[in-house]
Amino acid sequence: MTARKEIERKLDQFEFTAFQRRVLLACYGIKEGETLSYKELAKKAGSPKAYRAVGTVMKNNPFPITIPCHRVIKSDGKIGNYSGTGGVERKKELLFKEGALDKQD
DNA sequence: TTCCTGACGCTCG
DNA sequence: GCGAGCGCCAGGA
Repeated sequence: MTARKEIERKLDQFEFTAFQRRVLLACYGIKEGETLSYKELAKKAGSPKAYRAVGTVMKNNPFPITIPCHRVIKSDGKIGNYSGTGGVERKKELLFKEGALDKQD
């Protein structure tokens, strides 16, 4: 039983659409210390042009840490937003700890 | 069923 | 190089 299976099972407990699950699973696939843009994530989810909808999905992310939504940043390199605990500051902190961010601020 | 909104991206001035 | 505006898809009211 892979960890991914566990996530899929948990997501199955929520009334998520296929698109939402694809986005969350794609996000879950982001390695530690690695970042992905919303556009890239949308592409991985199978809808390259749905980057706008990706943000909506991330906001409804039920597992902010298990599913590393903080590793998703804007294509211009900026942090973007974060609805999880601590907001963008927490997001930057997590990225910094994982080595995905060179420096704070 | 339709309209509005959103953790964004790209193009134009 | 920077800022503003328009466009993209999906979900919620």
